Amino acid sequence: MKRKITLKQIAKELDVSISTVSKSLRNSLEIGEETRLKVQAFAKFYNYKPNNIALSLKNRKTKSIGIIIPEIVHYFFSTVINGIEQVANEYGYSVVICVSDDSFDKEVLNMEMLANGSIDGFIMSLSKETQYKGDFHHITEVINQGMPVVMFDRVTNDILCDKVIIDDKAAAYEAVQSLIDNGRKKIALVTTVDYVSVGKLRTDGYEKALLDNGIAFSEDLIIKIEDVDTCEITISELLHARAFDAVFAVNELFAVTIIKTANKMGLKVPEDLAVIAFTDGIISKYSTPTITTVSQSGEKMGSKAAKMLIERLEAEEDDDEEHTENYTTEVIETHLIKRESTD
Amino acid sequence: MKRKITLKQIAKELDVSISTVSKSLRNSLEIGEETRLKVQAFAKFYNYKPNNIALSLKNRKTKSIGIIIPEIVHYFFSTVINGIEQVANEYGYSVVICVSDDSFDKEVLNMEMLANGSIDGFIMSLSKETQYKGDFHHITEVINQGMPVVMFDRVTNDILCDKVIIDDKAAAYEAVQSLIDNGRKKIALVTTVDYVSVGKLRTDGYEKALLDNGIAFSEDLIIKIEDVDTCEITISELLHARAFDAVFAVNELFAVTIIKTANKMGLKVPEDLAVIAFTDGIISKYSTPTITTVSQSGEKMGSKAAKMLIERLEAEEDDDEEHTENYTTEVIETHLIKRESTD
DNA sequence: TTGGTTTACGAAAACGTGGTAGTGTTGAAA
DNA sequence: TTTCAACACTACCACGTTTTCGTAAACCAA
Repeated sequence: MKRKITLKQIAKELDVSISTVSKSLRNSLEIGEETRLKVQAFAKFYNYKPNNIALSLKNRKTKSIGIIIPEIVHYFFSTVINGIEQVANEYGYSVVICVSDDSFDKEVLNMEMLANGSIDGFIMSLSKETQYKGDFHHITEVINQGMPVVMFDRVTNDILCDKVIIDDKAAAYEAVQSLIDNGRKKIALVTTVDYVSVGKLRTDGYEKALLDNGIAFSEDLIIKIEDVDTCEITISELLHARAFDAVFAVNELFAVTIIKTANKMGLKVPEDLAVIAFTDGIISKYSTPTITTVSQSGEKMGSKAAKMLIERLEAEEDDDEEHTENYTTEVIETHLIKRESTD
Repeated sequence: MKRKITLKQIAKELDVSISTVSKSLRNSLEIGEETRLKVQAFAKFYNYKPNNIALSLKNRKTKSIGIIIPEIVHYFFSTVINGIEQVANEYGYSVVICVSDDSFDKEVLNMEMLANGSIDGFIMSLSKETQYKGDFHHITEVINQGMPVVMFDRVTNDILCDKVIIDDKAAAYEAVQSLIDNGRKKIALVTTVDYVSVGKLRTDGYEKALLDNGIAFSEDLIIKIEDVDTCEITISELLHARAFDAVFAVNELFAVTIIKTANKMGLKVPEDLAVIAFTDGIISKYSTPTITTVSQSGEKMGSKAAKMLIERLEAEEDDDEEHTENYTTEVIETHLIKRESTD
């Protein structure tokens, strides 16, 4: 077992100075051809590669970006990571991933762990608990330290930084409008608890679509679900009452649960009940019937976020501390993917 | 914007030496109480945290582990990451993730990128291409450099290292046996191309179960799929011929595709066709009918792999280069999760 | 020979930390 | 008064790089 070779070892072996080795390897003209080639040959033979850590320390940049997300076993988030990873790789960055598990404390801890030099910048989506508490001091802190942060999807207005989002409100509006266009009148909304920013926005879009079409908006048709596993009862009750003929669900898990419940009761989708879900994931594609969804383009969000972050990082390099705080919020386009759950 | 404060800056500010500051913060008895408290107060006020990079360089360990996987938008792999992440976090490690995209070159590149000091050890699952080529020099290399590697799921016998796998053959055997127990006679196997190690093993288990039960084994009933999108035709042809009354699919994507094809042809699952899939993912849980699967316990694999790696890392610390190469292969238990696609 | 320019390399600092060894002062015991 | 220990702190080294600056030797022109 041979440990990785260092400049120092090469220098000692060839009986030259460390600087000579370093310069030879970087093809500096300062070094005579003979020495240069000798060093290069030796380095190649021993497969010399500069130590990343030492480089990071010297250059004050790690060439890696930190990702903080609420969950990883989650189609949307994993597509986002995929998008980030691809761009990062392209630019020679690695990604280090931390999962907050939707816990505020973990989010804070993870950020602190990474903020002490491990990474050059963050890409993150807020945990539920963080959104609920409204406490963003940990994010402010890293930003104040001069570390760029890009937020995506679950963002907050309380923090000034680059953001990548979809127009949740407009997308919800479009989805609900399409249900109305198909003659649906009683459209239910199945959503999460309020403090999740995107849930709120989607509710707004839903409401606006109804009102714009002269349909009464009723709180009774809004079903707020905290735990997927226990929601079946609520849903089946409402279905029994035939309270609605269409559903807009803020995620595909809710949607598929609704469809299954409806099927059990002998209701047909889409004839008796049309369903549209947010988040175009794998469930929608393979459920029976397949589910009409609003594509959320996680990959595009990820790659966009990564590009914004890296751009800022490389810009910093030139301007060197010049602070042009022109934060932008990128809105990724969504579109409706029509499948079998609507007519 | 205040950059992170360093020992040096504190020292300068308080007009003491760097070592005094360092020792004060580590509560060394060498330093008088007055100075110690003054330094600590100052450090706390400026929220001093030691720089990870400097520590890594000094201690020659980064407290982070590298994960190389073929895909990330993939239920099984993301559950594995989840398992790894949890354990890693518990022990104060971060995880940096690279996706090989099932490409040999990317796998090599990613490993090289991380191997130069960025991480303390690897947890990886081989890319298809790597398994196809049978070229593992990049892995041998990092192991030779003294960097521990733990492989999971898609492993190879050509590399000596710790491994975490499931008993693919036994699991496949159990699944097929359960189909036979339910009176199925013509059981098809839908699998991937041969060079993927797990695909091969599952085929072996399938074959053995048939033979043990005195059922003829026929190549005609083995369907090798390279691309999911184009497999529907093959499947429907075989279904038309009523060539089989049960299917064992090596992943849930194949399974759900088969079910959908069967449904289109008016065949009922499980009455006309029983289906079991490997990999208990999200599709199986939400498809209609829900699919009986072999649970692969990705999370357990991940946490086990992480534990093995970290244990080895911490052991190295003590023995310091003492090489007790007692590699182990951990076999994670699987079990059959019965759902609607079988009777 | 002198002065000046190349050529070819080395020494040292810096990045931030932590540990070992040392240094100077004080007070008390011998 | 000398000696020794305790105290409180500083110097220095190492981790692996890159880079700036310095300098010796060689060469050339005057």
